Amino acid sequence: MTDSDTTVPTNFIRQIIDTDLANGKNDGKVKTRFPPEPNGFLHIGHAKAICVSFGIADDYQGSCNLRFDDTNPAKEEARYAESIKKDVEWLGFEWDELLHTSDYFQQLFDYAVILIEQGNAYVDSLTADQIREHRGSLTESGKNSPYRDRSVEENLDLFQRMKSGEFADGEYLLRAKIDMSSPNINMRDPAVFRIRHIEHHNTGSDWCIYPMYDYAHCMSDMLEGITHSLCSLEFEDHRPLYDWFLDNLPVPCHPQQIEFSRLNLEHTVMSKRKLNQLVIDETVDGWDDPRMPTLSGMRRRGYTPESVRDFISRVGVTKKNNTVEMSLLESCIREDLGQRCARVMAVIDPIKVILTNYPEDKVEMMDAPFHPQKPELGQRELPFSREIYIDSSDFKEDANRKYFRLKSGGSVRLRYGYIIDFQQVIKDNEDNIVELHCTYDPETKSGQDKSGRKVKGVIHWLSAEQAKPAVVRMYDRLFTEATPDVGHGDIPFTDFINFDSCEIFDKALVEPSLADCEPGSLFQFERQGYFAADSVDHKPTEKLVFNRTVALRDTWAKVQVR
RNA sequence: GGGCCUAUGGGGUAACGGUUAGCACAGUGGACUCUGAAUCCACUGAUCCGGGUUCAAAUCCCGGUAGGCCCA
Repeated sequence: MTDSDTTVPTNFIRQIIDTDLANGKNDGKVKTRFPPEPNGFLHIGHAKAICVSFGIADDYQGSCNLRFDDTNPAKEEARYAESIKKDVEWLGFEWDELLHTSDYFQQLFDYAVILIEQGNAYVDSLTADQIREHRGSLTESGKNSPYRDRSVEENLDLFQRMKSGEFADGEYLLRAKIDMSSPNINMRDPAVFRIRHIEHHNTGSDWCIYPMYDYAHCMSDMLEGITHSLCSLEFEDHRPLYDWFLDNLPVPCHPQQIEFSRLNLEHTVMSKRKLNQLVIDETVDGWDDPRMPTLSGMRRRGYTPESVRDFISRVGVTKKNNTVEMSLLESCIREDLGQRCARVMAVIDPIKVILTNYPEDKVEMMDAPFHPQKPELGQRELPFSREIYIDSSDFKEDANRKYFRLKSGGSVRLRYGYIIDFQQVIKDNEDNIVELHCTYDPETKSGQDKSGRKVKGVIHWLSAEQAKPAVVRMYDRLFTEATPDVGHGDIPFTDFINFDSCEIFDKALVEPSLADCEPGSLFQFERQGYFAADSVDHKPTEKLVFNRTVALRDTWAKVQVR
């Protein structure tokens, strides 16, 4: 038995940590953090960040903090923070400490004073526009601010007065004194503290100056004793600045920032802004719409935390830009649900079938296990009677030899029931099928078939009398293009919205055993797919509403396409 | 026009100078099947290009090319 059989796949970050551990760095400790801004809902891309930071902490017997990056006061902060906590817990992770960047405002101020005393920071009086002009461009170096050489005393005095509220927003700015000619624009005297007369949800009106991200982030990591600060690729350019603050200040530790690539998924978008647009435009029905790649949406759709973690693990961690196929995600959820879900019968788009030789008032109970490979999941009895429903897709009048469901002149087995033989199709004046007449073969009862008959097709069905009405929502990809927001020039991603991504069947029927299932319960509807009782609209015994999580693999559909 | 990063089958990844370049997904063919599912078996398919270093390069070096990120 080798390691690779049992453990999570390795990746370059784990290898760095292994090396650090081997060298005795950080006293052999591993501490990470997940620092979301509480201004939106978490999506599957965040799940990668969470699984990487929390997962590594778990695997190395370390810990991971949840830190809300609240340097930009946001509205509805509390609502977002709650949903973030819920999602992290849902994924199955526990944070060590729950923190806020705003917890450190005083320390960040004090360290900034040190920066000034060292001559490493100055108060600038340039306007925002002037600062932009002085910054230069990607190819031209910037120009020093005329205020760059103020004395330490003057800087200290101005900074104190910034803090005490003497100045208006934008009038002054504390900047690090680094290098206006650096090829890395982040190093051209970046802002450290700016004036903003604004109420903060956590610190109220205590502060009218707020630290900038680059400064606050590395310092927060340091203050928490983070050893490995894992973030996404676009922060590579910020790492020299991250290191500069920590190298220049008298700090007890220096966390190592390591960047890895974000997750992109085909047929969806992953930016908060774009997802928000779908919500605002009412393309979807809120952040937890089952089509959304948000964790709340996926949860409602029927995804399990295990399947999401498995998916993230299979996707891997590298520095390469990537777009993962939807089929990998679907494979993960099928695998998990295939193991755990009860199999039940549901007819999505019913056609009535009369079994003309079956007694009118008779009802038989057919034994049906909930899982063919797992007897421990138990079984239930399915009522069988003269009038049943089958799915419209399971009958075809003129079908070729390869179609082995019910067809004119053909036979088919009713799952856990009898073999039935087609007699005639009844239509209305407009040629619509009203019902089918068939006969059943009493010798072919499931489990006690003495007929020796072999039929290729097996279809699902429900006894008309006992079937329960239900609403079934069939979901599909949100975008027709694999990468709606990449590689289409000026065409907006919204041009690729799949307007058929939700098909509602409100005349569906389900077997009686589902009548009182709880919201969130997961099932396999035999031959169709995995379905979740909706967490919002489903009301046991009153209104049954199911969301399709994912269809079963369907090789027949592939054959048909050819 | 500057800096930083990346490049392995269709896509996602493994490999730490020596493997017939591994894995799961997808694809193809078959076995089995009272779910056209699951399961099982088999197959197709990859080191961006060009130079070097070395007995030996996916791996190290140089140069291209392509893609990504960066003037809140």
